[in-house]
Amino acid sequence: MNYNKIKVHIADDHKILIDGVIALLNTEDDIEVEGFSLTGRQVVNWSSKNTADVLVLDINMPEMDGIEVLKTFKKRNTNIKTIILSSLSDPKLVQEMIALGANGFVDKSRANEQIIDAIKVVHNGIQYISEDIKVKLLDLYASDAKDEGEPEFLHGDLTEREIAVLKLIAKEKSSNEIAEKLNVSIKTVETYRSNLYKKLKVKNVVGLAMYAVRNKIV
Amino acid sequence: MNYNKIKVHIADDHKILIDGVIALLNTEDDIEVEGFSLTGRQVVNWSSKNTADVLVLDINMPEMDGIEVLKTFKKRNTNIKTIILSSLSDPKLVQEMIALGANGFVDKSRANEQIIDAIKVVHNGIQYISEDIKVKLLDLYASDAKDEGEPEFLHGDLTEREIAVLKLIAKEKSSNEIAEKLNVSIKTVETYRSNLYKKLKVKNVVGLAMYAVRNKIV
DNA sequence: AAAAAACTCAGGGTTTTCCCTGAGTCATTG
DNA sequence: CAATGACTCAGGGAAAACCCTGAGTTTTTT
Repeated sequence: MNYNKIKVHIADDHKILIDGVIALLNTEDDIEVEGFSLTGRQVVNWSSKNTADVLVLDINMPEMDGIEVLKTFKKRNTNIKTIILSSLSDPKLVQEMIALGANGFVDKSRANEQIIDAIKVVHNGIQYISEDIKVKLLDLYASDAKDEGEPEFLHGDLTEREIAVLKLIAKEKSSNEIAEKLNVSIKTVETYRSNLYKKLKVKNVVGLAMYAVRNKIV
Repeated sequence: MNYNKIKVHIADDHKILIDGVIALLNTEDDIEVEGFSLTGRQVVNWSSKNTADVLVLDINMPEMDGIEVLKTFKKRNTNIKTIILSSLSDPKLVQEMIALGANGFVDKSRANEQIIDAIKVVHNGIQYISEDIKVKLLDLYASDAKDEGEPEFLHGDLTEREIAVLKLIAKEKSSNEIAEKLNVSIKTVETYRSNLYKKLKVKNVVGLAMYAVRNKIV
């Protein structure tokens, strides 16, 4: 009997975790691990020459994170299904990743039970979202309902310059130092600061710093 | 031939990663995986009834983190060797964990190559520190050498009040708001701020915020 | 070509942070 | 009982952050 196995590619910066996933997937007859990547850049390189049915993707990776990978895929209009495998973090990130075309979300601590299901489900064109993450999403929608109407902000809506400033802020630089480093006036830097406050809805630098760490902008 | 295998216990909140480690260790004849834990609390409970030669311990775990586990072990004077398996973070944390009796450090992304070596080495009573982490530690010592003589600061040296202030700072509160909440004068709060700057050797609030997240003070 | 978004800068004001010095109370510890 | 450390507060000044309004240039999108 010759039927098609689901070809899966895995991306995570921890090889040992990939090994775990591979071991798990190998127990499944109709799934075949095509290969793996250890950085976001590797995934992108891989995908320009190869393909698979499903990509299991970590978000926190050095060099280039999962978000960037998704963005590239979207640009290229790749038709590979993507499952995000992560420690659940900011639900807004999940929202954003859905917008970027992610097809599934599995919490790392539940990977054992859910990843195989998730792969099969998204391969059939259906969205798979881990319960734990769904709950968080619902919380988010609930709180959004309160300040209804306001256009929702997503991570990716930060401009290049804003991100540059944010990174330097997270390095404990003052507006003055940032202005020097970016070769712009201090007033310009202050403009970016205000923009960041509004966009991220935080009250002061601390909010920016927290956002930066939590979203691995640093 | 009957010789003793090294008994290893593994603790990490991601079962899938544990699976990877187990698969790896099973390839090694003189190592035996005794069992695993998914939370810090589980480790502590386990250790009150059982034992092993080496404990492979993650630092970021829900409920109770690796640091807490080490503290408990130190109190109980347990003689199990401990290897910290982590994504490398604050080198000061490494320092602290050494002080708490950790015997080894392996970077998660290098676990495949290093974990078996590390287990054997620490089992022989020798400290094992992953190169990547060593480099970071050296950087730290180098920068310490500059302001030589100054007694080194460790996490735990923050006073109750300082931690209270730090927590509120991390919640984007101003000195004024903090003063109200703690029922002290704003000048008192400012004193704590300065103390925190000196103790944590950071330049501004951002440094405090970063310290707070990274050390799970928030 | 028109519109939108990003990038740039300025004036000018309020508030907060940051820094330094100094000092009193209270509890713990040698 | 003296010393140390934690907790409390103050004055006063320089620097930085924060807020708002307005506006010109370039790049991207429609």
